[in-house]
Amino acid sequence: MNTFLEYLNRYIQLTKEEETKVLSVLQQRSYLKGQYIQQEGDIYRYQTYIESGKVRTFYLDDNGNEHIITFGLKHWWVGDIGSFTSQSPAHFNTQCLEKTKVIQISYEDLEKLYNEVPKIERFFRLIIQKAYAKMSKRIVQNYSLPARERYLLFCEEYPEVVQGVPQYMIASYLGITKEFLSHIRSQLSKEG
Amino acid sequence: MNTFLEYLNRYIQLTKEEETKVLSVLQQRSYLKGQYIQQEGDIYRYQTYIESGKVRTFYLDDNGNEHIITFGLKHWWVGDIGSFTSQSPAHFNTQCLEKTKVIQISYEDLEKLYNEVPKIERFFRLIIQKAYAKMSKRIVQNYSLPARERYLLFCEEYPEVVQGVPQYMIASYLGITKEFLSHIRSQLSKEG
DNA sequence: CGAAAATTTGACATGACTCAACTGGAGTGG
DNA sequence: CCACTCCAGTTGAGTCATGTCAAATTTTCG
Repeated sequence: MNTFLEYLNRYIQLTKEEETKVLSVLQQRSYLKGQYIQQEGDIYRYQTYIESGKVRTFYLDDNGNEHIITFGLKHWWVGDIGSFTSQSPAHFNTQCLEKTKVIQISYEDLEKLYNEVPKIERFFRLIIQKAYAKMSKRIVQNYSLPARERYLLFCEEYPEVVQGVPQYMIASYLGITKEFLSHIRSQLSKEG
Repeated sequence: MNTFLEYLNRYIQLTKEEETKVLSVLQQRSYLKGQYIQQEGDIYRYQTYIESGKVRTFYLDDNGNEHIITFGLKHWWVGDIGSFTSQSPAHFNTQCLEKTKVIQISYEDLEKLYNEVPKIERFFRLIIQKAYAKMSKRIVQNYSLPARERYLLFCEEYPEVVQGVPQYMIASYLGITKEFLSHIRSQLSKEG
């Protein structure tokens, strides 16, 4: 929990009193590989922060194909923001890719916290701004680069993911099929 | 300006005093068709709200091709959030597609306002959450649907844009070439 | 009207997908 | 320790979606 406060402190300065209030609403929880933090159709009741581990957020299209929206690593917040904000059923699934420890704040607690500690409002504004900027960048990359380049960029940017998760998931994140990613990789290795 | 306060009121409730503070930092400005609100390389010094008109935010890749990140309509906030937040040079351009009236708040004023009127922090948190959810949805659609379906969805969702802006921009937004969009459209019209 | 910009059209090229067969571990159980 | 299955990854052939290029046509607007 203390590391969580340190993390908060990178964005906002809390008084002791405020820290206590924040701590009082945090819930710690652990998941095993394969377990779901939230599933499609659920209402996302928690904002979820990853203390350790690795998750993916994906969605299933009408043909049953998985599309990975994002991976979640240490220090990231994950979930379906749309569902959480409006407290309506989620379209996305969030699943652990390995043993994962999270910290959660429930919707009700967070609303209360926003009122009692307005700096928390600032904190989440900053976090979402960052996430938004990252997602814009991803859209840009997907539109302006062919699959091969997107894969290379991904390898640079997320080496922990590349070596920690099955390739078909990386393909899904990149928006291509697993077979095509395999072709790309074999071509890359031929080139040395 | 009053319509702006009404708009704010949809998200937060301000006292008269707070309203006055907010009003004191708003700057109104008008642009003609084709003018740039911000350009690549600039530091985005303002959060920009569209009172009326239509804009596009786009970026140029290494080959000089335009990629439209998003269109901006009435009531939208536009710009390069990454640049604004970190006050670093922007990668994106924001250009008016017709006569456009905006309301702007400078970076410095906004920082001050966040402190004086913490509800504004809440307001922007809510706005960005919405924008983030919208962008996630777009990523999902781009990955799971072929160009033709994306175009049909776009027509449903943004009819004002479809009839108000050149087609090559819509193609760019959809991530396809203008020629291919033209093919899609001619095929659609053949089908009735 | 005339010029520039936007759109259409068509031939051809290619990136990416589908499908099916194959390879190669990593269990699991006898 | 082998036989078996299961899952991820590979490979290749054929196909489809989309891109490229160049020319023709239409629209826009001064």
